[in-house]
Amino acid sequence: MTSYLLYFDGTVYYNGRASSTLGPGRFLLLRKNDGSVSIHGGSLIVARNYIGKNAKCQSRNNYLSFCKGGESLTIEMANIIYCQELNDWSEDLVQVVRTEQELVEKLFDNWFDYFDVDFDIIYTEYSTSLGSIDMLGIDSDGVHHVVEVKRRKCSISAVSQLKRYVDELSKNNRVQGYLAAPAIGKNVARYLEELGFRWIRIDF
Amino acid sequence: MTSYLLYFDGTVYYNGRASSTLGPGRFLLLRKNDGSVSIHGGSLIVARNYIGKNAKCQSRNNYLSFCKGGESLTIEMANIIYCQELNDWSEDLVQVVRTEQELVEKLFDNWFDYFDVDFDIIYTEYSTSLGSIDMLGIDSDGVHHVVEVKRRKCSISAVSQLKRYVDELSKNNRVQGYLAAPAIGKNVARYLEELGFRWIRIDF
DNA sequence: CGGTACGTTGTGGTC
DNA sequence: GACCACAGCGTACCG
Repeated sequence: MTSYLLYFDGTVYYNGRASSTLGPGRFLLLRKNDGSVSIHGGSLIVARNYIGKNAKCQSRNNYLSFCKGGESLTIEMANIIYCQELNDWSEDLVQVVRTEQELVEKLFDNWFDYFDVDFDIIYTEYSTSLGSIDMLGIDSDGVHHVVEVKRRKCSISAVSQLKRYVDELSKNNRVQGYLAAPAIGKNVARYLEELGFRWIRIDF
Repeated sequence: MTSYLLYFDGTVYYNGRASSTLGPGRFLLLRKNDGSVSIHGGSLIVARNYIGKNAKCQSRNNYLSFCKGGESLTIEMANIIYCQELNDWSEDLVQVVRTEQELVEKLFDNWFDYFDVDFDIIYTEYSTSLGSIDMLGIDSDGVHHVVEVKRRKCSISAVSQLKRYVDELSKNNRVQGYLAAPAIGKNVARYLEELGFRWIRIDF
């Protein structure tokens, strides 16, 4: 698919999951190899408007329109400042280090540094109907140690996520919950303690 | 601040909250009015790399570098395909309709259509230390009706969010929880029922 | 500032 | 295809 960018004056309308208008103003449209379209304004990192890959393009009079399923993105074009084809645009993905997954692996490989119990067995990404548990260790007494890992300071919703898993496993087991993260705020720490869970400091 | 776009061959390094490399390949850099920088690849809507507003720029040899606080984004430039200034780029924000807030208002204005109880008082965005409750109605018996609203099909984490509020208010009150959303999946519905909560179908 | 939640979340993985 | 969770989430808003 042909990729291009378009710098234009116009108004942008989106209809689909929600409905929105943007402008009139001067914006940048990106049409990518995968058929996705995004409209960027002069501030913010995220696109003002967008439509996912394989969007079909239609043009009529001064309207440029992209459609996909029940979604449509229409630009009422007042003036094209600048248009440029983008050839050989790479689709490489970013290689990131310091992800949550790394913290899980660190915890899995060095669990004896972080826990005061001996595990008979340890699972990672243990799947349940309520979501997958980052790490689950079972000790010789059968106590289930449920660990939710976060790559940055943990939030209150992380505690609720942990509680969801703990409550579920508590139906059939004795359970201890842990939140493993590099940092924790006071409010979250208080809530965590109130629920009988423990915070594990873990870092990259 | 001067805004521009740069289509280039090169490698991108990020360091800060995480660490990443991208490429070598051909990418598009956007430098916006607000001093933010984003690197786009030939697919996907979101930027491959980015750095927030007011990033400082430095250039040396064939390296272009943007810094902000403890974050840095560095491009090892092999070849500039082309470069273009972007003047008068609008910073208008999108005006969206069909937001969660609208659903909350709809529920607030027409609560008698959705609930079988009479409320003495109704709050929206009722603030607690564990987060703000979308809607809270108190009936003549003092029962607190806690409503979490979602603009699309509700997820299991929405149930946990609701449970967090319900548990908190249950310390001092009789409480009934509701999840108001346009749709709900089977698994989530089962979990919701198990917790004694109710689903309210609400739509735009 | 930190804390919390929304988002047309996007995107990937798993079942 | 539905479901679930992460993300350098970004961004807004309220304290």
